[in-house]
Amino acid sequence: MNPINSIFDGVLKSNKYSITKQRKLIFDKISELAPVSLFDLINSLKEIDRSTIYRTIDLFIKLRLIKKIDIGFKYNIELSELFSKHHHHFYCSKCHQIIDFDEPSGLEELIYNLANKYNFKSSEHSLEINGLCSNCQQV
Amino acid sequence: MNPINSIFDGVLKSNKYSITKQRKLIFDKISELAPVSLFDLINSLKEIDRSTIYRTIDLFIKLRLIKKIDIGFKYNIELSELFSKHHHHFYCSKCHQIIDFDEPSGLEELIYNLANKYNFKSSEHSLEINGLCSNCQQV
DNA sequence: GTGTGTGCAAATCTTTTGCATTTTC
DNA sequence: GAAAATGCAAAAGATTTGCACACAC
Repeated sequence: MNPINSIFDGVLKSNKYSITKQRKLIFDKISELAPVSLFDLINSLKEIDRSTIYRTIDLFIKLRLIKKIDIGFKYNIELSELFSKHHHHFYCSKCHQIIDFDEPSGLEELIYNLANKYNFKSSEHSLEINGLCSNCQQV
Repeated sequence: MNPINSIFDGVLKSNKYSITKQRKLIFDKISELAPVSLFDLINSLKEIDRSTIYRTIDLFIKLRLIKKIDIGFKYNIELSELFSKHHHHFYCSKCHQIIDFDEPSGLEELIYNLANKYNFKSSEHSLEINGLCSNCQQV
């Protein structure tokens, strides 16, 4: 068995979840297509019910087998840089508070160098940091 | 008139859009609550129809009066770091291609220093860069 | 065999659209 | 008064839930 599948089996088993045909198919399809949207995943697995896919994705995320990557379609809204300085956010995963912070020094340069390296023309960037705010750390 | 409202009026006027009661109310509410979700915005402006709010948000974004900030609820899916090295993404806004790149050197340190400064405990971060990939630049 | 997982159908929530009416300039 | 913007109602799309049956262990 290849190492990816053996990690997959191991994580499910050690957390007492069954290894089912559907879970394997979904995981394999994600491996194949990643990064993939839920829409594409559902459409490429017509033989599996949507609700099973949703439930399975939730499970895989809980088990940290997969992760979501933001592509900017679900969001909160704030005023643009016409009104306020460019900045980034901490997102507290406990109290859901969003804390602004200034563009850190060095980030622009870092992105500039990176984009150059990959021959990419950068127009915007976002840096989001998740974790615990100072209040929520003390419990 | 305060400077924020005068920028607001100016941007609408110079782009030949009317200044309506609804647009003002929506903009003021965003200023007040930002960062705010569409759900909260709709619920705090019951007197305005949902569809007007959706259309207005699209307009404000087009005019760059407001912006969306990703908070990680709409997404693509990829395998977690159990299977692959931590990395980030370029997102090409033209061909929608996603290009992976390695964790850039210096970013971890930058985040570490930042989090310290704000007394925040960071567990994850994401850096997404939007722009044009090398193919799409040549048109 | 037992309990977990899946499929199905329906419900709920989110976003979009067409069109008649109202408002802005 | 003409064009743009809004409200309403309905459609379309995305996600969740309850329950009966099927499958993994």
